[in-house]
Amino acid sequence: MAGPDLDLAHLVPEVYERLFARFGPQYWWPGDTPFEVVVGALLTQNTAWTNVERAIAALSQAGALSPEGIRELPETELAALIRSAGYFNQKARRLKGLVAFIYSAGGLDALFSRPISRLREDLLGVTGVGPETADSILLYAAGMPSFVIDAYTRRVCSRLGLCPSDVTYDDLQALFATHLPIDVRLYNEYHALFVALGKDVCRPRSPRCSECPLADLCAHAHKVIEGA
DNA sequence: CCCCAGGCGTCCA
DNA sequence: TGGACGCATGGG
Repeated sequence: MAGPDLDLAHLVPEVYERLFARFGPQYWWPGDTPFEVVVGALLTQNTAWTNVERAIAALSQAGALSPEGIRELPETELAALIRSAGYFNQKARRLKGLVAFIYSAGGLDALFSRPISRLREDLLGVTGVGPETADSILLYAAGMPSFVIDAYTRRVCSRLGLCPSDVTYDDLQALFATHLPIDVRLYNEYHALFVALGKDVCRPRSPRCSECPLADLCAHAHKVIEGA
């Protein structure tokens, strides 16, 4: 159990301040259109972003970076265009399904006019859209305050002692929802800063802890955990 | 050669 | 409810 010194209500904003001081604003996920962000959210599942960029460029080049473009493209051709993003057969099918869902909702604007909790449930009903993809769409495409949890967030938070390494998505998300003000810009930057830290110093195999702005918090957490 | 990357659905106990 | 597995390319 967390010791009295591991004050989450204090630590959650503190971590943000430190990461922001170190890495600055990230201005993350500046897709040209909300639809492009939606496509990117699906394509980036378990995939390096550089590979997703190639796929999006190929779609754009083919004039298919729009709901009607995706809809009119045969699935095998779509798969070929997004080949670089990996799992291309699966993602082509799921992208088709997601676009069909957008059409059935009357377009992205109509879809995004739904209340956030309803919209999240509706997105989760689409095959291939799990919690992270749904929250990425909500936050980065629809501009709604839904905190995104990803592998970087889990790794950093578990090393900090904020959560167990096998924490569920909903539990970790609840930690941020509970200890932060509801603010789209803050959620946007915070998630991006976790990624920046995870790519830079908080690496899977060889973390460079001496360069980590959270090193003292991390060391303290490990001491508390060991003493428990 | 290895591991890793902004997951998700399915299957099975 | 939760753990194993398939999906697949590109970079370090």
